[in-house]
Amino acid sequence: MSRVSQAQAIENRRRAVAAASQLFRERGVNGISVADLMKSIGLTTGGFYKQFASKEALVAEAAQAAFGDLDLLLASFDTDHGDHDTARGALVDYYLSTEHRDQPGTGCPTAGFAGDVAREPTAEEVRETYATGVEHFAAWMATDSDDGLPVVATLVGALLLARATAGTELSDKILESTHKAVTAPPAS
Amino acid sequence: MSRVSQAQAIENRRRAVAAASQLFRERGVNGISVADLMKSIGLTTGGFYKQFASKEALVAEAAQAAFGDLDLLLASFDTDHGDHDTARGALVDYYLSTEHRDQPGTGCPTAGFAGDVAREPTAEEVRETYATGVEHFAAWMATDSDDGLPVVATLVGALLLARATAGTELSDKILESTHKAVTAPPAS
DNA sequence: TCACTTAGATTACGATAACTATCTAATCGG
DNA sequence: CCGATTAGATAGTTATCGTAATCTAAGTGA
Repeated sequence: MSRVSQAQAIENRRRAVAAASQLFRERGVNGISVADLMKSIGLTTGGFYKQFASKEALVAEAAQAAFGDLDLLLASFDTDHGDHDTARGALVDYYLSTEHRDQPGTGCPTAGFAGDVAREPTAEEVRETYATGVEHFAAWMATDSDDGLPVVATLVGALLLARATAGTELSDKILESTHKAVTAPPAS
Repeated sequence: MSRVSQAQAIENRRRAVAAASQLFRERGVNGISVADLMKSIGLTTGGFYKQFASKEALVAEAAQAAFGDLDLLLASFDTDHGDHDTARGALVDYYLSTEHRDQPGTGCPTAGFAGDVAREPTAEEVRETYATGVEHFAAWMATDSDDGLPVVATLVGALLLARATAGTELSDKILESTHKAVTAPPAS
């Protein structure tokens, strides 16, 4: 095949970004090649460079898409639960679940992209997307003026440690003990 | 040059592991090639495969070395400070410092190797080394039967988030607010 | 309808990766 | 002190990467 309709081309582009958003979180940016990425949506590399300037440009778009999904998820928790406190508790339940640990592709991008963004050769645009995403997440999690970031750090840290130790009995312990600590009654 | 003394060969091997331990934490396992790694200690790839079966074998040794260094660091904090509580406070100060954030190569391997170990294609040996290292770290940090893992999760999460957002004002905020939260008087 | 445009396929290129084969020179054992 | 061993150098193999050039067939606008 060669040419498709404009609408189809736009749809293909969207699918490429969606697939990248998921695969980058699962395997890391260097864990999936442009060729394999395109193959996963039934296309080849030829079409890729008609839609994106480079792989780096796709990383930027995929990160934005992933953090956009996170914003939607947080909003849906507010919608599905009456008050914000209940929503926050439900999010912690999900965040520190074995399901979330085992599905990095559809999980939190703060954890999924951490491994790549923490390294040096990352585009400034991606770092800014990431930082903004962390701020949004922390603001949503906050119960007072400045406990949002520590709580997010705890959630992200526990999830990454649980993933790094997946397959050992320690992994479940990390999720459970951190869940207990985070949902414990606040100090003072 | 070609052959060196047995003692020199052993020393060269040690230097390769030490360099790997540092460079893997700085740039990730895939961020440094065998050739560049050996070049950093003044050797070439030829010598590498006389000492190690594969790059993967070096990763296992480098991870063990890095976690061994962590054990030594924790022990030295106990030695340098009178009681364990004071040592723990000093470690938190160091862990959440900008120096630690900016020097991943000599910093905590739990954070440095997290990005690589959390991915799928990691040798089982490395995962076990990592899990054991997390357990040691958590045991050292614990003040009661099961607050060790949550505290370690918070420290590691904050450090990784601070590194991922390095260069933004958010990065310092993450370290500061998490430090305040961790050193706050315990609940109940 | 027809010339023009273009999304995607195919193929190729240059760089870099892990790893291996061969060579060399110096250490080591006797 | 001499022959066997071997750490490391050099160069090559194979595979895979991101990216570019070319090709092709179908959509588009007049």
